[in-house]
Amino acid sequence: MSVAVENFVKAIYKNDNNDTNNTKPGNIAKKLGISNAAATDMAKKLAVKKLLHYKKYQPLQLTKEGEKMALNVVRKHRLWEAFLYKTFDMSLHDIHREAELLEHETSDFLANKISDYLGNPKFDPHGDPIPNANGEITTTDTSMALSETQEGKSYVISRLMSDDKEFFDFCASNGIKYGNTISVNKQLTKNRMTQISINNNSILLNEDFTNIIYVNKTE
Amino acid sequence: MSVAVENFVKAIYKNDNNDTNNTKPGNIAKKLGISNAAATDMAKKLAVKKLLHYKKYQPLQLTKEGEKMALNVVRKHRLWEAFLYKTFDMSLHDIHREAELLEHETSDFLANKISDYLGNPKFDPHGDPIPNANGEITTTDTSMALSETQEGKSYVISRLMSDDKEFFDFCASNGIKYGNTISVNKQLTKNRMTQISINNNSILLNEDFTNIIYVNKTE
DNA sequence: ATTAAAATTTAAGTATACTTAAATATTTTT
DNA sequence: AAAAATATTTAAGTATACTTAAATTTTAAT
Repeated sequence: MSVAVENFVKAIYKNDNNDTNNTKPGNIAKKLGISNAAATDMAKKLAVKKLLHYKKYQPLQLTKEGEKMALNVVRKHRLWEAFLYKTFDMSLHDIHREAELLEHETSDFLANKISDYLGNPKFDPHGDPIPNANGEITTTDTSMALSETQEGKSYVISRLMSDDKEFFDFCASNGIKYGNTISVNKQLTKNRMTQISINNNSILLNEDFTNIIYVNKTE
Repeated sequence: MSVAVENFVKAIYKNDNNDTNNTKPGNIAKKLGISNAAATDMAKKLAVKKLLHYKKYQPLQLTKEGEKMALNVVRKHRLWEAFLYKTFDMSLHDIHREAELLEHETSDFLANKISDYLGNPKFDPHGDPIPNANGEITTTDTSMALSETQEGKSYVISRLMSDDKEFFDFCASNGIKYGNTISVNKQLTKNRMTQISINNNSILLNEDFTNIIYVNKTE
């Protein structure tokens, strides 16, 4: 299947995970940087190919087959990220940018080689789960957004849900990294901001960031 | 530039190296598995883009810019081959097949990372030279085809010029590998065959193989 | 030097993946 | 509940990269 098709089903899969009813043609078009008309067009074509269910004016829903394709692309993306991060010590943003291209030109054979080489990891360097060769995500996610955490408690960063270079640059220069521990000092509910401590530095984060930084309670 | 364009200039570059006057649209079409008409079509378009010189019924000739593009793709191809061979211990045919896809989706940035990681190698696992980041091939080739060698002498295998799975499988199961030493026992000139010894085994090769196995004299 | 064979080119047409503009339906606001 | 705003769909059109079929040119054979 083509790059355009792979990106289309991937976009639906990801938008669906974030927020249901977020998979209308317009949402997907925005994500992919194409016109709404192009998204509707593609949706109709993929419905014929049984990759998704299409009903006028309704959100797009992947079929089993469509989801399988999306998970296969996501698997390759996250394996590449993990591999490039480990092997070449590239930044979170750089690995994302390269994986975005490589994911479409990677055979299942090579994906499995990469996975074996890495010891079949369950998470990529952003903390996103890596589907296995059958497209299954077996790990249960107990993490919460930083915006949902309690004052005075400590948490371990488990996921950085973003594609954005500025965000990753900010994270890199502030020690916000998968596996690191942070303390929540204040939840400024009214202003939707959170004050945290990390590496003895105090940082104030607004909701743009506290909604995409996921953490787990410390044991 | 698109995958089709990259493959087109690469095909001209490679055919030109093998045999001049081997770059007519028909030759390129055959190599790429497209119709002659499609090749002519593409040639005209790329002439407008100043990637090659096109004159009706004449061989296609890359411009400086076209050659630069070809060398950049070749560089990425051979770097991937070297990298996959080393990292995942894949066969000569497998690395070629994967590199054929990855070469088009690899940034210059990543190519340089791979090159550095490998210690900026000058040859890939087939013995093909790897152009540097400026598209230069600095190594001088003193090798000759196995068909040109002298009876009774020993040689070191320096290059396996093929894309063919059957050939690589044959090589793998007979110890014919970049860097290995072979002795030439007999040149059966009349039948265009060569009898060699490798690892204490005697093998008879016909010209299909002796023309694509390149060797260097032993010091 | 003709003729036959082969290759190249031209012409017309197709599929994919888009675009913009207009029409239609849905959602939100008042 | 009607009007306004927004989103979706339809329609028409474009660029890329092909295809087959026919016309033309070149190359090879006699």
